[in-house]
Amino acid sequence: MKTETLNFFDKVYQVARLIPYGKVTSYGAIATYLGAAKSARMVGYAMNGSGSKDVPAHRVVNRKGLLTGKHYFDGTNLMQQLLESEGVEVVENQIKNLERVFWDPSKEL
DNA sequence: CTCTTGACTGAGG
DNA sequence: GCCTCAGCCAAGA
Repeated sequence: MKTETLNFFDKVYQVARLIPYGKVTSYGAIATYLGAAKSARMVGYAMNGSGSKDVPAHRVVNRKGLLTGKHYFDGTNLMQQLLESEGVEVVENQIKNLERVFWDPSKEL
């Protein structure tokens, strides 16, 4: 038994775990790597279940480097704290030097 | 089955 | 550079 949609979610978790320390990526980058560039929203949607997974969702942001999902962690600055703890500069929920810490799975893998 | 919402992105003004 | 609109796919009511 196999569900393609479920497989997509699973792939998202796999890629998210592959994100190196001190690096971040975008939903679209993951979606594109999975061959579903138009399903970037699904990546974020999949992250909804990341709470029960070992997925470093704090390393996944939108293409602007904005921590859109910080509200889903605890509603405070936990997500930002985690990123800063890895050496990523974050100000006002937005990542600084995004180009420097950006990690593209379709290029790195 | 239909409608709404959503951790997105690209294009246009 | 910022704001708005449309497209995209999946899940919940």
